[in-house]
Order: sequence, then structure tokens, then C-alpha cells
Amino acid sequence: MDYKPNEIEAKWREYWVKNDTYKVSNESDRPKYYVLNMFPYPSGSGLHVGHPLGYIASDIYARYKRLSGFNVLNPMGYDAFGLPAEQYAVTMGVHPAVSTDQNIKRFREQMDNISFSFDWSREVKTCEPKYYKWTQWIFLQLYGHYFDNEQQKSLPIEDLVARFEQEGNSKVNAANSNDEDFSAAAWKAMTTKEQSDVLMNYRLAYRKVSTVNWCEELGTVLANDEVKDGVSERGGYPVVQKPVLQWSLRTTAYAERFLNGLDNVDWSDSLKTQQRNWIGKSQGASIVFQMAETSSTIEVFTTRPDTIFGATYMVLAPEHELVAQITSAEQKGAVEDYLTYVNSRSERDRMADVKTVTGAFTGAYAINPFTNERIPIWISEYVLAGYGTGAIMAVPSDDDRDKRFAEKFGLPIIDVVDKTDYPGATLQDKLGKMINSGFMNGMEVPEAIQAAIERIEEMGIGTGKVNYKLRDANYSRQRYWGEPIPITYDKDGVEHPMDIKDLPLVLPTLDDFKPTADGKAPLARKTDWVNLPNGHVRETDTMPGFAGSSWYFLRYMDPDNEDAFVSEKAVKYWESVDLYIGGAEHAVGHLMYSRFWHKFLYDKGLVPTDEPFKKLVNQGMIQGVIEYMYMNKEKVNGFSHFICAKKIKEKGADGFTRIPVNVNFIQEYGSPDSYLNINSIKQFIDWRPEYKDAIFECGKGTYHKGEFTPNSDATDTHLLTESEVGKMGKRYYNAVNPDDIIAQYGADCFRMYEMFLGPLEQAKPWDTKGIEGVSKFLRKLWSLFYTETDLIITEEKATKEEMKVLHTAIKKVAQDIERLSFNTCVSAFMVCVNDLRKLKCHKKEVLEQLAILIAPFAPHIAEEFWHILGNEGSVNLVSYPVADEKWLKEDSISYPICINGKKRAVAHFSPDAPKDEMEKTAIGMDVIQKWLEGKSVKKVIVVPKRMVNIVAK
RNA sequence: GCCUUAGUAGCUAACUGGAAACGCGCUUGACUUAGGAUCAAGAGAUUGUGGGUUCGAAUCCCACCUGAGGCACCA
Repeated sequence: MDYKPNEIEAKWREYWVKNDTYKVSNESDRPKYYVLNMFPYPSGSGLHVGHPLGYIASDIYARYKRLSGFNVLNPMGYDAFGLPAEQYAVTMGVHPAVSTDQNIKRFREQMDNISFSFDWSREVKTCEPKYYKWTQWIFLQLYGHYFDNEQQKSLPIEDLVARFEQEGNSKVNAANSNDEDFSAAAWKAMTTKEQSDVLMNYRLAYRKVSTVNWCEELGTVLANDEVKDGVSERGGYPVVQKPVLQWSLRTTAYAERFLNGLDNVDWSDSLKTQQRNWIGKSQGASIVFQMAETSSTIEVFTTRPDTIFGATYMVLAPEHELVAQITSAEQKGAVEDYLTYVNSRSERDRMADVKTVTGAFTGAYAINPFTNERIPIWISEYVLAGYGTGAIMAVPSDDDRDKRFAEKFGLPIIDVVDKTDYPGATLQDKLGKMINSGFMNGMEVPEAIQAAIERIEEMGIGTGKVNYKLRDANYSRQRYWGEPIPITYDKDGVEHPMDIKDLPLVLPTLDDFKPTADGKAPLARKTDWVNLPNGHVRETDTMPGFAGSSWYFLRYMDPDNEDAFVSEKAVKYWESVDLYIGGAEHAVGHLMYSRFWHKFLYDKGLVPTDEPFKKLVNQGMIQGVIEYMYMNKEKVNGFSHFICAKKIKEKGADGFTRIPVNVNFIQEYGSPDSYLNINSIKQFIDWRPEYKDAIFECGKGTYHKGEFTPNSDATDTHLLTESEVGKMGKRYYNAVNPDDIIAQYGADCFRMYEMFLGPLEQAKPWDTKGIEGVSKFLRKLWSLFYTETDLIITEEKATKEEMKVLHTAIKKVAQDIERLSFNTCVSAFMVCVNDLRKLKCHKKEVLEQLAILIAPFAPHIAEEFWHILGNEGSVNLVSYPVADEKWLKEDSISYPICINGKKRAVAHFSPDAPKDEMEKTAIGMDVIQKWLEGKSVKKVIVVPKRMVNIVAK
């Protein structure tokens, strides 16, 4: 009987649904285990073979854990708010809710095809009011709290108000955006509006002026990825930074806890490093410099306060607010010229050449507080407005950039650190002995840093300070398709949170999704919604994409709860995510925001853990081969002109641009010699009619308007394309749909092949041809049960050898699943099946165990076997086999006998043979004696079960 | 420039320092009108390069080269 995956798979899929096989209860005596996938944004192009990789891996793990006695939560849902649906709405007029719904249906069908063990009754969609009610609720909690730096935790804003009333804010050490001191009396004297503004500076969700990418020509605000090189990606119009009052989250408050938390989670080093980079903690001091001629001061941040004696000049960022104020009359022209130059340079220019030293002298001087020297103040674009205070004390002796700057502009350089004891040490190493530094002379750098900070604090000109690169997160989007922000404003502009009992604030329906002409979000059009009877107006910005995804993993625990975002009972049971699998592109954004929300909820006692994701694995991207054609940037005689990639190699790609071609037209797809023949050129023209009159210059002739003009007597030709391994996706016309693969090979085969491609975390190109091997393996496995015509299972007792083959596989597979090394599991299955076939083993005793063993990987065929063998119920609900060492023991082990590490002979010993006997036998062997002629044995190393090594000279 | 990560046969790849395994693919033969499937046999590696530690290195250390990802005038 042949293996017919499609028949078997359809049958069991239906069975599992009918029997609620994957339903998970929050009540169980089994230990819990929570496996999570990063939920997808349901895009219009559906899933390609790259998307399910992580889902399959986590599904295998979830199934394995379930079979190993755990109550496993393995849910799935949709990150359903987002920009693409909104853009689609703008261009096609389809409401985002409608297109999102369609896309979700499509995703669901594709996922169902792969038979994941998701408990779909727990599905969440972030765009549904019953879900985003709680996103809004958490937002209001953030709004209602501030962060106490001393306790390092969030506290209710009412506590802060109470303190203000008692003692003002001078003793309050809290994360804030504006730390102006006021007394209790002053607080009480403030108007409501003033008080609300003060509190806003402390709230974890707060409002401040921040900039948006405003594009006048498009009349809209653009997301960062819609802006390329300072112009809009669409249309290439200029984009400016426009200040707007927007909501932000005070993520910076948790910077220290973000860092500390990383020590307690099982994430990859690369991921942790990325997060640490992002947080960017640096320790140092902030120092105030007095200006020489005026009373103005300049505050700088430095990680090396010890080098202050070497600070021979200062540099301000060109955007620094003092620049205009302090520039002298003589230098005005130079400074203005320089500012013009800086403004002409895009962000990209600035980043591209970091070696060019530019700057201008302001004509002003400051006083170095330690040397009391007058030091000139310069401006230069190497100092960034957005980091620290936007000003530096320049120490040219110990900082490369300062040094290059000083050399170019002839500024003095004073050596302050003697690094002769530490050759090769860099600034970051903080090594050396202080010289030319007054009271610090002779100190080692770390000691000097401490001493400098102490002196700075004594002098009252600064303090030791920790600086972070991490910025607060912008929480406002001038978009429609997101969660409405449940805040209204009264006539004075004082904000009012909505009453919790009135949540959710449902996103009203619109028919025009474009932003308004003055850049307000689309919701501003809905005036009857915006303007409330009590005179309040609603916030019209919506929440960003990360809002709904920052806590969705908690909702899965208790998805239908109408009284809380999750019940205390459910969250106590499931705690947090044990294993999280997802793409590396979310390494900072999503993970940082989730950690922020989670830590906040933890402070409120609403979740039992400080970190949301115990173990996290990034699956590697499945890549596709992208095929490019070369097109002349200039038209030739008014026609588009394509040229063979081979000719490009000869004459270079100048003046040509690459356009991706639908890979279905390509001959020898993926090979270095991939090409289009005349037939494929015709397909290409049908696909892109705008090129129907284009000239195709091929190797052996030219194709134009349906005519092929050969150079010689050729009848066909190759227009070579360039192949490149890259992303798989719609825009490269190289996406492979899992549905197609499954239709041909079955879901079991697809699942195993995805795993077989390589280690989970590694990127690897998709190659449909390779799937044949896995398909062959499944047929071989099938042939252990069936001949062409009959079932051939026997009840015979298994031999020792057969049990050894089985238990070797059990041991290897269980071990490798634990390590998430699924590719080696597939390999182990192949070895096992081949060995059983060699032994002609068709015994139930062995095959039944094998069926369970393979069930996490290939659930359908496993279920089929399970029932063929006469069992009731689902193979998913039994116990996973455990390797029994008694079958793995060897009677005799073969040992390599080495001389000086090189294998010279082989000997067999029983596993418990004594060392000295093995040693004697080994040396006594004829072959070994021959090798030892003329040498004396210095030492013999016997490693049990491994080898014998004779050291001879 | 800095950080992370990986270089082993055409592809994939090894729990701990101990015989360079296994699988896919490939080649040849058998069976077949042919293909597929199956069976039998076989070839294919100086483990990126150069040092070091060790009785012994793919594995540990150092330097370099190459690929991937991230950060980037971060004071």
C-alpha cells in the first residue's frame, strides 16, 4: 500500500479538531510549560515557507513537552493593527478591518494546513475591542504611575501628589522630564493646569513635544521606514522634522532594570548584546563649565572626568541652543557658513564620512574649572545634539576625534594619561597613570576617575552621573488603524483619562483614511466622535504597533476574561513564557517594550515575574534566491533596454539598474547560470506589459517586439540573470507558498524538511529540490509497516539489536529536542529507519515506540501508525518513550590504539576491562611493537570507552 | 571602527578535548520500454589561514581572512 500523505493528513486533521485534541486547560496536576511564537502581522501576501519555521520548531517542542507530561500552553494569534492595512485602505478604499479579516482567514488556512497543535480557542487579535480594551487599560495604568528611582519601581501618581503636598519635590528622586524644584506651598498655589503639567513630567505614559517626519507634499506624517535619505520613499519629496505634542512612554526609567534583568534570562549572547547596546549605559560625570565673559554655563557629560586637565577646548553640537547666544561678532560669518554646510548634509552624509574633520570657532571661551585656563568653544557636527548634553569637553590627548580636530585647527594638546605601562590600551580600557593633572598626578585611571568626581562634587560644579543611550518611546501615531488613546482634553488643555468602566474606547468607523491636511490623524475628521458633550475633545492619535504586542502573551492565558486583562489565578499558574521563538528583527523593539510593560505590571503585583520571556530563541531567516535583470537607466531609441548579466560582467554595471524578476520564469533557477530564454522573455512581457516594446540584448542576439534577431545562426538565446541569496518575499517575486509544497509532499514532509534545512538559529536558503530526500525517508518509514500490498506488522519479540537501534534514536532525539537541535533529530530518524530496514524489523514492539517518537515532527503519519497498530485515542496524548540504557550497553568496545596521538591499530575490550590490562595488551600488539621499535614508552593514556594513546620517544 | 555569530565533502552537520560520525545529494550496477520506487556497491575533507596550550585540538587560547547580523563621530 502506498503512502498517500494527503489522504492521511486530511483524516487526522479532522479527527484532532473533532476531539479537541489540542485544547489546553488552566487546571491540571501536570507541571505547566508555556511555548510562545511571535505572532504574525497578517499581511496581504500570506505566509511563505520562511514564516512557519519558528512555528514548526516550537510546535515540535510543545508536542514533545506535552508527551513528556507537561500541561503545555501553545497559542497563536494576530498582531492585527498596522500600517500596511491602512495604506491598502487609502489606495483601495477597503476598510482595514475588512482586509485584515480576510488576511487572517488566509493565514489561518495556511497554518491549519501545517497542523500546529495550537489551542485556537485562545486566539487573540489585537484589533478586537475585547482585546484592546485591556491595551487601553494598561496604558491608563502607565499614565497613573511614576517611577521612583530610589525604590527602582513604579508607584501610583497619587503617592507623588501626596509628597508634593507635604514637601514639594526637592527630595523626590523620580524619573522625570523636567526637574524644576518647587515647595509644598508652591505646589498648592498652582492651578489645575499647572499641576497637571508638572505631573505629566513624571507619569510613565506622558505627553511632550517630540518630532514627526512631516512631508508637506504628501500632506502626511511618515514612519521612519517610509523615509529614505531625508526624502519620502514614495515620491521622493522632502521630509522635515516637525514638533508635535505626542504621547511617550518613559522606558528610560527602567534602563537599569532592563540591564540587570538580562543576567537572569536565557537568551543568546548576540541578543543580549544588542539590548545592552541599545540601552547604552555609560558611567561618568556631568560637569558645568563657566563661560569666560558671560554668566552662561555649559554642561557636559564625560566618561573620563579624570582627563579634565587635558580639556583644552569645548565643542557644542551645531544645533545646541547656546550657539546663537555665544557666537562673537567676528565669528558670526564663519559660524553661519558652517551651520549652512551642516544643514545641507543629510543624516546619511554625516554617517558616511566620519573621517572628515569640520567645525567652526564661536569666538567664545569657557573656563576649565581645574586649570582655570580660558578654553575656546567650537562647534562641530561630530558632537551630537541628541546624546548627553550636546556638548563636550574635548581632551585631544586621549580621544581620537578630539585629537584629529585639535590637529586640524591647531588647538593645544596636553598629555594627561601615561599609558606606557599599558601598550595598546584604548580610551575605553580606562588604563594608565595620570600626569600633568595636579592633585591626580600619579594616580591610576580608575582611582583618578573617582577622585575627579569627588572633587567636582566638592566644588559644586557637577556630579557623578550615569548616561543612557536609550530614549523614551514615542507612543503616538497620526494614523487610523490602531488602538484609540483613551484620553480627553478639557478647555484648558488638561488631560483626563477615561473612566475604566467606559473602556473599550472603540475605534470608530471611517470612510476616508487619509490624514487631514494639517497633519492630524484621520480620526480628527470624525468631529462628532472627537467633540464630547461636556466640551472635552478626544485624543485623535492612535497607539503604535508595539502597544498590542507588548502584552499579548498574557492574554493567551485567559483570553475571554471580561473583568481583567488576565485573571490572577491564570497568571499565577502560567507565570511567564518558558520558551519564546521568533525573528531576530524584533531583538530590540518588541522585546524592550514587552519587558517594559511586564516590569511595570510586576511592580503593580499583577504578574508574578519580573521578566516575561525566560528563554528566547531567534530562528534564522529562510532565504530565497532573488533573480535580477539588468536594465539600462537610459532608454535606447525610446525603448527600455535589458541586457544579459554576462555582458555586465564584461563592461561593469555603471548606468544599469537591477530589477527583480518573477523566479517562475527563470530557467535553471538559483544556479549561477540562471537565464531567461525567448519563451521566458515572453512570459516576462505578459507579466510586466509596460516592457512589451523593450529591447532584450542577449548573448546570441537581440529580442525586440516579438522578433529574435540572432547574431549568427542561433535559434534561441540566454539572457543571463543575476542570482543573489536574499530575503524571500513578495517584492522579490521569489516567495514559495507552503500550501504548494504541502499539496505535493504532505505536511509531515514539509514540517520535517523545514527542520532538516539546518540549525534553527541559522539563516539558510530555501531549496525545494532538497525536499525529495525527506519525502523518500517518509516512504521508507511507511515501508516498515506496509509492503506494496499488505500490512506486515508482527507481534514478535524484538531482538537486542533492534532495541538498540530504537533506543539509540530515542536517546538522541529526546536530547536533541531539548537542545532545539531539530535538524539532527531528523537525521537520527533517518539513521534509525535505515537501520531497522537493514534488520527487516516490522515488529510492533519497536514501531509503536517509533511512532510516538516521531509524532512531534510528523504528527499525521504518527497518528496513522498509532491507529494501525490497534491503539485507541490520539498519539498526541500518550507518553514519550524514554531511552533505556540497558539496550545501549555494548559487550565489547573497539578502541583505537594510538602512538603519539596517531591511530596505529584497533583492539577490542569489554566495557569494564581494567586500565592496566588494556595498557598491557595494547603495547603487546604486534603492530604496535613495530611502531615502537627504537623508541621508549614514556606514558600510556587510557580513556575508558574512548581510546588508548601511547606516548613514545 | 566596535560588538555578536559562523567558517568541516556539492548541501547539511558532531553534548564533554579522545577513530573526522550520520543523513541528503552524487556515481556505478541490478530490476524496468522509460521514469519513479527498490536493492547492492562506491567516490568525495590538509575541519578558513597561521601560531599556541596539550600525550592528543574541528573542539580551548591568540592573531588574521571571509560570510551573516547589529551598533556606529555615544563624549
